[in-house]
Amino acid sequence: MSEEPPLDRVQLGAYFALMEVAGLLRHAVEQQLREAGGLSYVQFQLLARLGLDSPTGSGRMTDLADGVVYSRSGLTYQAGLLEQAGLVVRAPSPDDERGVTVTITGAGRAVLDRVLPGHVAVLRELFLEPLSRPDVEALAGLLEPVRDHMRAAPPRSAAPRRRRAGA
Amino acid sequence: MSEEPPLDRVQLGAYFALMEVAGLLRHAVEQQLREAGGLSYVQFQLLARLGLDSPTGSGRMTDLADGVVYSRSGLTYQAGLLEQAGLVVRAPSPDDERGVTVTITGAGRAVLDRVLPGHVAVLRELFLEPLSRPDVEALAGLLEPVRDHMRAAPPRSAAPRRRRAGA
DNA sequence: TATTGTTATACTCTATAACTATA
DNA sequence: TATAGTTATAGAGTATAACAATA
Repeated sequence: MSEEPPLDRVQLGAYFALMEVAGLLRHAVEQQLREAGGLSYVQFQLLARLGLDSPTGSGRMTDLADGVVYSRSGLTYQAGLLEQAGLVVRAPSPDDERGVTVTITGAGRAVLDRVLPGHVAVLRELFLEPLSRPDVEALAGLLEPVRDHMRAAPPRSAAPRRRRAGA
Repeated sequence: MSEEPPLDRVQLGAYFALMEVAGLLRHAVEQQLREAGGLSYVQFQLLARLGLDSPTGSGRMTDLADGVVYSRSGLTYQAGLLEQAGLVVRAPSPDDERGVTVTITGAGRAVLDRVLPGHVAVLRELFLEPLSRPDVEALAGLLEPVRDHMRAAPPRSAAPRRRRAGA
């Protein structure tokens, strides 16, 4: 933990390119989402998880948090906005009364459908356009293991092992 | 511009993995920078550009903005914070009196040096660890063209062509 | 006692528009 | 007239800690 040799040009290149690509992409996507549906990126992700990934359209708060938000209160805040807008409903979880189950509404699905085509268009124009099919496959193949590694990694300040939503 | 077929699993996988990896990495890195040197990520990037990339330790505001910040006022804000902390000095550009040249100070270099080893350590642990050498090369080779494409892309709302810092 | 989620609060960052000064 | 940068201001998002309720 004492010496730390600097990174070489290629490593730095990968790092900076990653961060800048993701930053620019997120910026563009946020703008599209806001214009098309008044959604923040986090709100979109929550709606997408409920409406696209979940067969029931529901999910528990804690499970929704993964990778979307870094604090419990942040999730409560965003879910609250979605609920105010009528895009989502919250109810106590049937099995565990402590939990809250979030469910996408019809209006939520409508907004999701309205926003999705433009979202995809931005991704194609900005992100996918310069990549060949094998490029995209390679990229996914490289980044997915990194994501899994990061998810598994303990939050490097020797804090309690539970990461999920909140320290 | 009317129909927009959905993305397939691989394309979505690349997109979501990219965003989540960059998000988690940025979160971890911001925490380290704040603890080690009281720097925001943007501040770190500005210092790094001045102290590491520029041979003179100086740069013009507009040139510093690229990819770091999305509005001119945001740059002024962050540069102001750096100046308040004594890590940077601002002065009118000699050649163009409208411009402002930002220069890193000794204190700025000291903070940069202090922060860098921990920064690199986070990158190794979280990002580079699961990647082989050829993986890193491939990743850089894939993402750099995307970054260049994005930089060149006009901000898709048919706004005036100048992008740089600010609309 | 541990976990789930909310609330209150404070703070950081970002963005828009109006403005100044130089080219 | 166009560009470089600043300022004011307002708003969105985030995190921390204290809290309530259930397991």
